[in-house]
This record gives sequence, structure tokens and C-alpha cells, in this order.
Amino acid sequence: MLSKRSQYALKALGHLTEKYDEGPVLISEIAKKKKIPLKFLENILLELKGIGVLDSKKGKGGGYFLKKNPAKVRVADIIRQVNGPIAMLPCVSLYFYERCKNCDEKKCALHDIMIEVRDATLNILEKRTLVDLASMP
Amino acid sequence: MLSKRSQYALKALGHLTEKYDEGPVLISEIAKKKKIPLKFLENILLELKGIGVLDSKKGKGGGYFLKKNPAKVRVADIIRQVNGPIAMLPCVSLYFYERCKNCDEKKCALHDIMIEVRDATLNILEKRTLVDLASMP
DNA sequence: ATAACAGTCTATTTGGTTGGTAGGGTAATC
DNA sequence: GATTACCCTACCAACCAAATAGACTGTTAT
Repeated sequence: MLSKRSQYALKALGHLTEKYDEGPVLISEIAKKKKIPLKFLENILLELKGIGVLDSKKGKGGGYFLKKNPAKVRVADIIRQVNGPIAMLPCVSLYFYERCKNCDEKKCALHDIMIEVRDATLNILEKRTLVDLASMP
Repeated sequence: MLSKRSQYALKALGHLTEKYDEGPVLISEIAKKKKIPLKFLENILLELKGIGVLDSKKGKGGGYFLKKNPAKVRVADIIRQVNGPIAMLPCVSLYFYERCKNCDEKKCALHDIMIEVRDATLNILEKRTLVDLASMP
């Protein structure tokens, strides 16, 4: 399951995508619109800025805005950075790989199934971008 | 990610599937073969027995064994019972559904993506059974 | 310059989950 | 009746999630 933090991150990014050409958006506006606790959201946006998808501006007329073209930011990458591995096991993760201590990957049937699941998931999440997160009217 | 507990459960079930027609298998044998801490495994097997997939026999010549035909036990169901929801969000889970407090499902773009992911995942995990968990020779 | 504004940083709290460990009790076989 | 092996209870350290608080730093407009 995605953490609350990740859900909030994705929803916030959806909102910022909708407002992409309207300049900086206030944290408080996002918090209100998406029903996210303000201080928690503050922290999340900071992380997203650190990652490089968002940028911010202080002072009057300030706020947060997308740093990159939303059509070029994949949902999969956001999830990986905020939530962690997408795969169900460390030994089948592409970005967070860890060798299995209690089995031989070559012979492990579980391994194979989980690779299938991973690929099916990535096939969806790596095709979707922030544009797909902007909500319907 | 699957918890260690779930991984161990699946591996243990794989082993028991291999030994399906050889009578009860000792906890200690499974623990050794699959490199699972004995006492932890004990606890996990107990849960699997409670769920109804395993049964056990005490005394000499005792041990654990599958209660059902391994070809009829789906991997998806084991994961659900031991690990919890398979879906990435509560609002798209079939067995652990919870309404979303901060958005309207009808308009939520995230919702749609996560339903797709869920279906792709279930399409694999509901077709796989314990037989697929038995490791290769 | 300075007030109002808006994001930044540090830290703490609360509560729960994970991955174990320890030790004894109980029941079924031989 | 001794052994074998399941069953149960309790505990623990480490970690993480979700949220909250409060002070700080930098911007902008007047």
C-alpha cells in the first residue's frame, strides 16, 4: 500500500499540474483543495522540491510550482522516490535491489512470479505521467 | 513490499507443496531448508493453519501438511490473509475497501490508475497457485 | 526600512508494526 | 512414560508513519 504521504504527494502534484500555467500555488490552497493537513503537506512539498520536480518562490505571490513539464514526469518515479520500491520483494526490485538471503534466485519460483507482477505494474506506472493525475472537471 | 512474514509463509508453502504426498513435514525441516528462524516460522505456520490452508499432526511422525489441494490455493489469497491488501490504495481494494476521505472517487484520476494496477496484479496472482511456488529441481 | 507574506527547518510526539527471542505447556505417538 | 513436536504467552528493540509546533529565513510591495 502507498503511504498517506505518497497519496498526498500525488494528489498535490495533480493539483499543481492543473495550475501549471498559472504561476505559484499556495501550500494552503493545495491543502484546502485536497484536504491534506497543512503542516504535513508543507513537509511533503519540501521533499518534492528536493527531488527536483517542484520549485518554490517565497514572499507575496509565492508558492509552489512544477519545475518540469508534467508530461515528462512519470508517476512511477514519484512513487519510487516518496514511497520506496514498487516491486513486492527486494530481490526483484530494479531500483532498490537486494539479494535474497534465504534462497537462490535461479531456483526460486516466488521470484519469477514477483518479476511478472513487477513488470505488469511498471508497464502501467511508467507510462502514466503527472498529466494523468490532473482530476476531471 | 511484502513483509518478511509473508515471504516466509509463501516459501514454507512452496516447500510443503513439494512434499505434498510425503506426509507431515517438521517445522525444523522447513526452517532449515528455507532458512527461516524457527520460532518465527512456528508462529507463521500456526497462522496458516488458522486460515485453513494447513493442518498439523503432533507427536512422533508429526509435522505440518497442506490441508487443501495446492493447485486450488491461490497465491493472491495467501498474500491477502498474511500481508493485507494487494491494491496500492484502500479506495481501490476489493477485499479491504475503504472510502477515500479526501477526494471524490468519481473524479479522482489517481483512483483510475490504481484500479488498472490492481487488475494487472490480480490477473497474475489469482492465476498462480501453490503449485507455482514449488521450486525447481 | 519595514510589515506582511510565504516557504524552510528542527524537533518532538504518538502510536503502531516488524522481526524477532524466550520459555514453558500440552497433546499425541511409540 | 518418554519422547517428539505442536501450541501459547509474553516480551523486546528497532523502526516508521502521521502529524504537530514553533521558530527562522528570505521576498515583495509600500
